[in-house]
Amino acid sequence: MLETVNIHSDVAVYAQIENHVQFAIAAGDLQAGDQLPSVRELSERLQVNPNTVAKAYRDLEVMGLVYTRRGMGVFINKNVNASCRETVWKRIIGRLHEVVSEAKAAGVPLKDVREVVSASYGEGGDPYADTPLNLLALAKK
Amino acid sequence: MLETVNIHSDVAVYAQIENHVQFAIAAGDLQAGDQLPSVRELSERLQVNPNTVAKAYRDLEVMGLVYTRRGMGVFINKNVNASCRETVWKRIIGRLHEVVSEAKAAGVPLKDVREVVSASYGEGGDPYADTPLNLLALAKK
Amino acid sequence: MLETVNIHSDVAVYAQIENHVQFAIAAGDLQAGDQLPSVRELSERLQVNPNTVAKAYRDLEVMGLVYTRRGMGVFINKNVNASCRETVWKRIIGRLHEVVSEAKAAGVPLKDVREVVSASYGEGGDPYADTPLNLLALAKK
Amino acid sequence: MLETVNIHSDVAVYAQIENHVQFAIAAGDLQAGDQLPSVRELSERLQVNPNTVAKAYRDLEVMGLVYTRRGMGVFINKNVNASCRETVWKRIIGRLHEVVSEAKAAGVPLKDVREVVSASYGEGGDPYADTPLNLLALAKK
DNA sequence: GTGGTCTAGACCACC
DNA sequence: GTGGTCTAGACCACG
Repeated sequence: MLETVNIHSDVAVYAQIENHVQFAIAAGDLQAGDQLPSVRELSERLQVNPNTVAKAYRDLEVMGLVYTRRGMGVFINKNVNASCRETVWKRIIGRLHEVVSEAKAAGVPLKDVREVVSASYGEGGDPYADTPLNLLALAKK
Repeated sequence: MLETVNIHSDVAVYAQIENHVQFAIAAGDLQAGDQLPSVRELSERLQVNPNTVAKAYRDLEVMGLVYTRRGMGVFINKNVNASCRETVWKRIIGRLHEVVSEAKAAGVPLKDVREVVSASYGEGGDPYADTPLNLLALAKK
Repeated sequence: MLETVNIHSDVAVYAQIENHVQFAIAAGDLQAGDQLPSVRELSERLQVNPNTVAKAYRDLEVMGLVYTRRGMGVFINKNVNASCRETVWKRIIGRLHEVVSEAKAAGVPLKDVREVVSASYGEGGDPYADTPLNLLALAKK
Repeated sequence: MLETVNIHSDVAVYAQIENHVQFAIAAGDLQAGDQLPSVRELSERLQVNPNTVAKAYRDLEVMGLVYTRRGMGVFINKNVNASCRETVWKRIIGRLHEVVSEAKAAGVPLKDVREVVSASYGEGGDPYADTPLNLLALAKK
């Protein structure tokens, strides 16, 4: 249940926020009509500048995942669960294909690849373990 | 036989060059004593700034993979094949772990992951198909 | 017979209400002495904050289109039909000029512009079809 | 040949920049491979903050109209002329339809509408007269 | 209270 | 030189 953002990651903070929201929508943890935490609140919790959160929210709106009600807040759009899941999956599958192809080209034995897959996927515990913040917890609070 | 660099990629041009050299060394396609194309030549072929190629070569030298003979050119070091392969493998394994963990977090069934792995690894064809430039071809020319 | 406000629109909710009242007055659908729905009632019907409706009514009063009788409600003023129509027309003409100029700048052929005008003006049907709420219906109820 | 942005307009500065680029692409004045003025240069000319220009450029990249080459600048994408023109036209036609429908509903005579159209479209002079800045001039400089 | 916009200025990576 | 990111803080419109 991390509520922090990884400042030292190579992925931008605003991108981490966007990714987390996308994941949560794809997983069905954020549903149509749910309100995201306010820019100010989230920025305080994550210890980042409000503008950074606002940028993430704005991007999500451009992507069509959320909408803004002036003076009210930011909300999850309707009918985004399926499309969002598709988008997320496609991106992941694409990267998976890429890295596996590279592994083959580099001569990594298929056996080793399978082993890593099993080990990485088999790890128990929090499904959000690899994402740096748990926006869901904030939204549902 | 790509001889181009992907300028639309999100990975820096110099990094693409470095990666490709590392890859070729790990695969044994570039061996001790082999000469890399000159900065000028490669920069012209790839349509990139000479400084970019120079930076890549400099980085590779810092990594200990190549050495420079003033006035002669840049050459592959001895005994770098094994260490280079280890580096490349580690990086690939790391990314593999990352993407598989993400796949799990996003709810992609393990079955689908395995399927993609099989499909991607099983594909025949040019081992360089997924890398944007074929430095090997230039070096061996 | 829309009785809703478009919360996804880029025009403010209070402005949508004001516009609709102006429109209805200009069209003669709301006449001198007619009573507007109460703030509470309208806010409930439209599912918006009462402050929003109150602001719209206040603005309309400032414009001189309506007057408030304390404890009684809000009523349409006398002799506002003509001036209101002028206001509405001017606004429409202004926007029309704007969009046509843009069309020209963008290279839309005059022929196409005229065609759209004919098609749009020629369309029959509910004159309120393009306005998001039918305040008239509420007022006359 | 305005090279200024309208600070007091109701449309955001960054949006004015975006619109102008879209218009220029749609009109064929900015073509594939053309470089936009640098963020810093344009911000100086327009007397706005570099971040404002950067925001516009970033949005244009998200829209797929331009791409960024690190350290090099921002360039027009391929195959955007047609799609951009379609987008721009659709937006204009949509607004035209909207305003004409409103005009009809408000009782503006068709004759008057046609007259305004002729007057607005017939105006001679710079096709960019209604857009607040001439980015083209900067880009082609 | 909410988000939107803009400014000023910093630091970074890349070319 | 280029753009990308983030911070700090201001002002505004909206509800």
